[in-house]
Amino acid sequence: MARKKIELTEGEWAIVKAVWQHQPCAAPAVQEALQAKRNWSYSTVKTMMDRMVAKGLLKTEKIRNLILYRSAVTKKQAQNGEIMRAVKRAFDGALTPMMQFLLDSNKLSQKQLSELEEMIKSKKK
Amino acid sequence: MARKKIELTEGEWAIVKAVWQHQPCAAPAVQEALQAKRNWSYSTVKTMMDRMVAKGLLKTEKIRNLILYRSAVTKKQAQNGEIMRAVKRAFDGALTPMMQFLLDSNKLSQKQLSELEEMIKSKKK
DNA sequence: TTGCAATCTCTACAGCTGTAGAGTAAGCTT
DNA sequence: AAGCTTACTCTACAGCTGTAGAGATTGCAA
Repeated sequence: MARKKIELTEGEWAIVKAVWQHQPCAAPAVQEALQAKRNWSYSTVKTMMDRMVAKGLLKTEKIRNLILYRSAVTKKQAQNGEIMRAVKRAFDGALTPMMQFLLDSNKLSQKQLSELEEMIKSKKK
Repeated sequence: MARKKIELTEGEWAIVKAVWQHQPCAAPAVQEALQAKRNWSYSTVKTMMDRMVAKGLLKTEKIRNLILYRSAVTKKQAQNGEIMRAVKRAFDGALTPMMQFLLDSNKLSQKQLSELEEMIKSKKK
């Protein structure tokens, strides 16, 4: 089930997030849901969504004259694709150096470090 | 020294990596260095590099009639930008969930986990 | 049945990215 | 000086992404 790599653009991320939250849903609902963050017009949203269908990122189902969308990719898949792209580009594909970079960047609090340590411990077992 | 966010495209990554390795260097050298991975023609490389100069990603120095390039961003900055973009898009900007995701993805070997644990330990102190 | 409201379809466009050919400039070799 | 080599400049183009207006459809309310 490891499909081909999934890489979303900025706009696609916005759309798919909204779809995950409301699916199955019609385009107007998505547009409305995004109203706050992106101020996209209906046409904009609909166009992007249809392009995403063409790419296999969303799928549709036609109920009478209404089109319902749902995501064709899981959040995990999308997250994985996003991380993998970053790791590949910036760390030649090696995860550990990336983790190390994060640790060294001092973006993690003492508490977060402890949490991580905990996670690793339970993971190792 | 935290400048505005740096986000490189795929092609820009390729270029800047080569520049980091050879700087200061002229465009032909970069093209040659990339010959193996990307099969770009000289024009392609040169065009990209000049666009990168316009964006402030590379800087130039003119020696007689030769143009020498060097990077205007450090590897760290670029890596940071790349990671931050991923985290922002896929994890709403939260680092720990991303780390957790990585841990849960089973992409790390037992050994790597131990390494990480070690790193965290020394970091915490 | 007439019109309004909700949706959808079509078309368009500009900016960015990848890609590159053709032509120009200038120094070096003979 | 003529020609070769090296590097540079200019111009172009197609595909993707963000963006959206204008018009067509269709079901429901009055």
